[in-house]
Amino acid sequence: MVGDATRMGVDALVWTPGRFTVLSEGDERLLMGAASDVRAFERRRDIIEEGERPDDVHLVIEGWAARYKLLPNGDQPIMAFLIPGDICGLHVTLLDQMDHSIEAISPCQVAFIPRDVISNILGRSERLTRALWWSPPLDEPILREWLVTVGHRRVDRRLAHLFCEMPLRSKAVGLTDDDSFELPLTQDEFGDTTGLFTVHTHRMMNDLRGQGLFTHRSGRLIVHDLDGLMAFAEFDPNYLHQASKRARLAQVGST
Amino acid sequence: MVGDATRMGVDALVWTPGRFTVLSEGDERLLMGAASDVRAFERRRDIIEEGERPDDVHLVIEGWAARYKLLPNGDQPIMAFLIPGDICGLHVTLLDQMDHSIEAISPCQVAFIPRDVISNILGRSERLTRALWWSPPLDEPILREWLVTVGHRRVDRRLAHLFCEMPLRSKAVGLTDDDSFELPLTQDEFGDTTGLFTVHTHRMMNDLRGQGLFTHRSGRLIVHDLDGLMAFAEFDPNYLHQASKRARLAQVGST
DNA sequence: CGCAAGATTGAAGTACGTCAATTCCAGTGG
DNA sequence: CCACTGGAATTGACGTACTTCAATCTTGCG
Repeated sequence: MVGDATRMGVDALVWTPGRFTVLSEGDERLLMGAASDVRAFERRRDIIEEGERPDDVHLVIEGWAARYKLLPNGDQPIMAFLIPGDICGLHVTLLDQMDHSIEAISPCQVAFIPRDVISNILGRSERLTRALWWSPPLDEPILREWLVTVGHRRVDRRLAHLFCEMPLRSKAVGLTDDDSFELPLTQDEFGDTTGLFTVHTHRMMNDLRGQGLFTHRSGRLIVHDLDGLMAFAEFDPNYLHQASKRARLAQVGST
Repeated sequence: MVGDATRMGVDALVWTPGRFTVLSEGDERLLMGAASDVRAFERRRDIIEEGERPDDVHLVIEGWAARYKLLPNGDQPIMAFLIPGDICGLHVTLLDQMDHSIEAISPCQVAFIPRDVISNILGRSERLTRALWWSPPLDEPILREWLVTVGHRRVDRRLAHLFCEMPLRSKAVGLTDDDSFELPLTQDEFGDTTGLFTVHTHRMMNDLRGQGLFTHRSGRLIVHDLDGLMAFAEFDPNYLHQASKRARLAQVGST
């Protein structure tokens, strides 16, 4: 079983709902089978709309998606990013209907997994079951940190904070090895995320760029000095709970 | 079984983790037994501190508590309110350790339920099990709405929004029948909640008061015109998912 | 009565919003 | 290869919302 850890490649990780869980071959086959209905979404297309009662659970395979709401004034605040390996909709049954929408931020591949297939998995693989149950609780701490960031941190810190969180999450899921990673956001979308207006976002980006901590160009962010950036953003990676994920990975690996 | 619905009183609701779940006598005895270790907390006392790995699940019986973080600059942003019937800590096992603290906002009674007692309940009562699993997923939509409010709504709306959410939640849990309810927050705490500084919070409160939609005095809020307030706040109660809670209540009652 | 915590008011500074115009750039078609 | 196009980035000037500092005034409570 421990062998799985060395065997698995980026793909296995990326396809893993729980992130950081190592799958046995059987589990992987089970999951691949479940995720057979993969659909493509262009940038700006809604994947799920507010008010829907989706029959499927959604697993992001490729690209970025965002949870957002449409406000009366036309504003579209972004409340979360979903990157490959992130799952959503597990709890929609409980909640009856979506209270927000999810759209593709970059061209996306999303697996639609019927709810009964999920139930089926839950019965068959303890490992996958755990992975599936871990996923939603891990979103909550991130949401809380965003709330703190948006409400209580200076604007330049908000951006810097995002530039710390996303590479860590990308790394955790095997999307990047070095300090460069996909960040397919327009300045508008930065604004929707941080609660700022485009123009001011841009100015803050300028100021930040001046410090030489990172470079942002054509949809990629290169972090030159992660420690410096984390210090500036007052970023404490604790809320991502990646350490405990790794611990659980080890646990699962040895079972 | 349907009879339960008429039998149960305010207390049963208040003691109910899932809120809006009706308990059979057996279940209620089970829960009351589990919640035998009830501790009192004075205003401003920490109930759980960041970094802890609590062995117990916490159920608020009386008073208000708040999730908060301590920022390097001394700021203490509030990320959520826990009112009677709210439960927390169910997922801490998954997450290893607390990434934030919880403190008493008003004098609190909190039940400490050992984790193994919870497991025990999970095995014995399907109804309580459901109630326990519903609770955490219901916090997430609220968190998202707060994120939107703090990041993207005008300041007066932020306050108004809170003044819509809290009475609805209080009502749902049987804490009030009319439009008056406990709101034990200082202006400082309003600030910590909405991302504002005390002084400006106060000025906005003044402006709002001028519209005659509510009165706030000695820890109680009286809403004179809920519809007007909701319109002003652009408040859509959908995210509280109270309708689906009621639906589930009916479902449980008839099983 | 007297203290301390909180509420209130004022005046002045700064960060961010707002409007508007210009430049850049990837993609498209000739 | 260039010209055209629309979306995004950039820059400037100006207005407003929120902060900041500081002082006074209530209110609850021992």
